[in-house]
Amino acid sequence: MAATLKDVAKKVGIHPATVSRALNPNTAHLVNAATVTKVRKAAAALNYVPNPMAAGLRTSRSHTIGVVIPDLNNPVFPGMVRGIQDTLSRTGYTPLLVNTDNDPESEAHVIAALSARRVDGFILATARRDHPLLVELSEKFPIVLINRVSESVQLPSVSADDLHGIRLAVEHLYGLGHRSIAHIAGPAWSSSGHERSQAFSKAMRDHELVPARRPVAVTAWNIESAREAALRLLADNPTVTAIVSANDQIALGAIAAAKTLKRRCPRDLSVVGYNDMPLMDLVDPPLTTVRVPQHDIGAESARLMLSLLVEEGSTPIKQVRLTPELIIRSSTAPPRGTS
Amino acid sequence: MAATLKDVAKKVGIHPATVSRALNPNTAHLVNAATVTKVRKAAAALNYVPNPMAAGLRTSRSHTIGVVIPDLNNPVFPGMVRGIQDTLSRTGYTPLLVNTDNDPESEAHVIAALSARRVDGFILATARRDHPLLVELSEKFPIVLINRVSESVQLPSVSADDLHGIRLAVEHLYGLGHRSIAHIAGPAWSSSGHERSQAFSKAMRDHELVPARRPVAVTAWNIESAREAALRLLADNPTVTAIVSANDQIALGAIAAAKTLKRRCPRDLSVVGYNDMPLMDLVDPPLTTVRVPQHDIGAESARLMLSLLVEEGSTPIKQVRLTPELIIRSSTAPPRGTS
DNA sequence: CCTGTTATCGCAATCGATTGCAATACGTGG
DNA sequence: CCACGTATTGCAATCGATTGCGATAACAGG
Repeated sequence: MAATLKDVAKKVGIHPATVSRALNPNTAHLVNAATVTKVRKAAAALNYVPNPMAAGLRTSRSHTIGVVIPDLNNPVFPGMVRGIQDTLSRTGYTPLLVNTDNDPESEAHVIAALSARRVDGFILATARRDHPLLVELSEKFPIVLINRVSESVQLPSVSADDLHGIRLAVEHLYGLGHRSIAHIAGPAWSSSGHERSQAFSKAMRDHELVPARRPVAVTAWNIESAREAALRLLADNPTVTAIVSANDQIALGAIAAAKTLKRRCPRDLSVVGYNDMPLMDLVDPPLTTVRVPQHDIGAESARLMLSLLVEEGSTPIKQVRLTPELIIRSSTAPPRGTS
Repeated sequence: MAATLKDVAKKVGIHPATVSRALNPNTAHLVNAATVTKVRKAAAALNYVPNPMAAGLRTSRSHTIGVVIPDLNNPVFPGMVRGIQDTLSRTGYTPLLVNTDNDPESEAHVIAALSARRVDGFILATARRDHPLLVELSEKFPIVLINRVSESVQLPSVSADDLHGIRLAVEHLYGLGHRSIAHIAGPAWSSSGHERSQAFSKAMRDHELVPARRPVAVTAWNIESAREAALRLLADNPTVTAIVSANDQIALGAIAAAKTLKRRCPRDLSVVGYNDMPLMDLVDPPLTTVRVPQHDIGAESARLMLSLLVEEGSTPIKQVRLTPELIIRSSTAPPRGTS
């Protein structure tokens, strides 16, 4: 059905090998300029499209990249995925997208499936702190970590500068007059959650503030778990006037918790989110949050991956940090009793 | 590096062809049961993983499905995509996901790219009414339409029963006492928008109501465009007390418009959305909307595609309609002046 | 004991592109 | 006029799995 190299060769009257070389930018210099144009024309006329399976079989490179994310339904990820898709597709690579639902076992499954598909590399957005898979995987494949850095192995990564982002949140609250600021951290197994928690401690110390007596973390990255955590937090520390959340879902959960305790946000409790995922400007109240450049993170990770694929090992490991930005909306206000 | 059929064959002491047959469930009956088990064991020992490029080259089937959606950032789509992924992956197929940004030219591009990748079929979520590509594409590939049905060609499709869904919305408003109900339609080029608009007219007629004088449609599926449309609508028809929107974004835009006109929702204006995308329970006010089973739509479309792939043409064209459900929240209320 | 099945398995071609190597032609300097 | 370098192209092997066809053996019936 579809035209092959041989068809093009026959039409021009030359050997398929020459056609292959003529059509490949890397080898086109090996072939006479005149024949190159003839080949190009013939290929276009037959609308020849190279068969990636044949090429892949021979070269053992599939021009696909495995993209592993926890869950596409979590609104933070589509932005990053778009960033990846947009820049990968412009170079002939195709992302293969899978979800893990934050389940290590499921992650092992999908990674095995992607290896079976012979992906050329992995972009991983699954941020567990204890991640044994990572080491052995990194020996077999180029890897770029997204939204986190690795503790065990030194690996290329792209993420937001959480230290800076969390500091922005704390400074904002401090500036409003808050002194009793608490943090609701991500799950214990989460690497990004851990990092932001550390960042919070540091920012508080820098302002000579002390965090809430008992640190609180969610058990899963979802609103309901966050609501429970916030309830615990507010019960333990009734004087808390502001909360810095490890992500937007947690902030939403905190606001929900406040509501059930008849504390209104922001009048009685200020809440800051993290990520600025879609629709955060339309929730009630519009969420003050730290915007991380989701699309850029994705795009940059793809670019990093592409460079790994050509530079062939010799590259020094790059860890990119993109700077987030504070978006002030209506979930934060001066604490009660402030003029 | 990786083990091949030949390696397994050598280990068992038989010909690669036999190994191939033994490992393929469709041909395993051609080979002695005892050797099958020996082959299986050897394959496991060498942890042999078949090379999909080699297989694909020979069989010219890639076991990949092109999934074309307008924009992953639109929160309605991730749910459907998950549905597709979840059911495809369980059968060894891999979805290749691309975005069109609702641009026909970009759509042509991505479809060409997917054809180049030799996908086995397409699941299309791009719902233009005038869609010339569709016809020629449907001659070369199995196609499943998602979230729409085709007007020009008869094609397999999976979508919500919009007639029913819109009727639920109208009935709900009617039941609350509304009589002056308007519709804000999707873009003129959109097939799903058109269908819902028709459904609205029908539902109104069935209740012996007349729609707003001048029909209003957005120019794009986004909040800002919807806000403008709603502004126009409310200027033309100040007596309108309720709006049925073609999707949730439009509903959010309508609420925003009401806000700028100092009309509060739901006190002065009731608004109902469509789709029930994530976070619609947390916006201000929580949105009454028609929930379409996003995950199920995706899953069903994948199942349909798989059946097309095996049944090989003989199937009667199936058009699946899933029934939506009204989710009543706080953006709807009885009109002013009702006790 | 012979013939016709049936069950198993091997052979070899094939899918389409890539690439190391060889071959040819053409020029140039000596 | 010759040796040698360069530019261009052809040849053929190769990647790994699949599959039509033929070969062999075992087995049943007559």
